Amino acid sequence: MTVADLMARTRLSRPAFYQYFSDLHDLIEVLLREVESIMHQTANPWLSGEGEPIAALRESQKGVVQVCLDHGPIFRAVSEAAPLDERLERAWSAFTKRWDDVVEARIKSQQRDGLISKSLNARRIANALNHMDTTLLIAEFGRRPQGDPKAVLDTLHHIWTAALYGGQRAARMPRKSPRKS
Amino acid sequence: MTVADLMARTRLSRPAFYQYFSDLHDLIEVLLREVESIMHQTANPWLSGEGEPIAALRESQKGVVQVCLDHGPIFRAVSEAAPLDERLERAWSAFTKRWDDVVEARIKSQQRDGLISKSLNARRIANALNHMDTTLLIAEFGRRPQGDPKAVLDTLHHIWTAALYGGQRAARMPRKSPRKS
DNA sequence: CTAAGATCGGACGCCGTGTCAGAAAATCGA
DNA sequence: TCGATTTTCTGACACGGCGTCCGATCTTAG
Repeated sequence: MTVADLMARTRLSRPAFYQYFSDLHDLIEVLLREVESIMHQTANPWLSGEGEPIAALRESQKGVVQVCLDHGPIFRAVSEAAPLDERLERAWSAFTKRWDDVVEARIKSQQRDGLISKSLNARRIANALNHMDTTLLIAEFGRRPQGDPKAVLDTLHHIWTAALYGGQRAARMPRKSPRKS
Repeated sequence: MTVADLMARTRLSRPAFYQYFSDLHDLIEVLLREVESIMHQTANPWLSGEGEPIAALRESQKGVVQVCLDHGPIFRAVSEAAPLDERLERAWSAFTKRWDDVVEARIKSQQRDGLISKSLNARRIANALNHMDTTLLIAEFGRRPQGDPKAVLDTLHHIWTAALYGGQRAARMPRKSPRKS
């Protein structure tokens, strides 16, 4: 992807691009900011800590999968371009760090409530699970044709519940089971 | 990283580089091939299916972590450069696919033996766990200073055992327990 | 209709790439 | 030892994308 390629699809010239963005990475950074807020919003059920934890987790994960269905290519662009640009690199790692933060906080909270084993290192587990989510979701939904959202959700949900809550509950067949609190 | 940068560190000129490699991506592809064989070798204990599964899994994961300690920067280079080059992209996805294949095979085998729940989708779980390993290991060991191998191993081991074997066994404190069958 | 401000596009210099033809170095036969 | 042949290296080149000018065009208001 070059600036020329991009602007050829518009009725504007290449230099016009630099009127609005300092370069391609700047554009991507703007797009990232736009989707981040949506992301945190849809993940709210589990992050807020209300209701039955596993059901809430599934709701949140469902939301995350949906956002990636809608904006997967943007995340792919960000993650692929990040290594090439210092500024974008920082923006991307700040994004994932904020995600680690909220997940870590939720885990620690549920550890205090006795819902999650205190022997877990909340930070590292959160980080590892988020790494998994990020790359799997980008791989599945980052380019067309996109993967099967239901199957991806089931897979991620199984691993998260197994890792956090012990795994007995969620290891069931790919059968629809959206519990309520 | 440019070809000029690279060759400046040698006593040869820039064009000499093209005598041995068609371009930078070609070089990276060669490096990838060199580490892949080591990787499969060190992961042999669990993949071969001999001995007690969880202990064998930990041995294999320990090996994988060690290889990444030694060659992490190479994996980082591959994964970051892959999106920029069609050929390298294929090499990298072929690498991860082979990894998915052997893990899937092992899971299915242990499902037949009743060690792992048959309700799991072996392929997708293997794929998700491998995605987690890849990015976490690259993030931790892909650049200096590198992360703490013991902590990373514990984290990955917990999630793998929880996801595959139900999580009751491995959710213990970060205490050393590499036992045999 | 005209002047002021905002926006656009052609053209330029820069840098990294990959590829020549020819120089230098290594190898070898006598 | 010495020239001939093969291998290895180098300086110089064309290409393409980037980011930035200045002059041209369009918009808006009086």
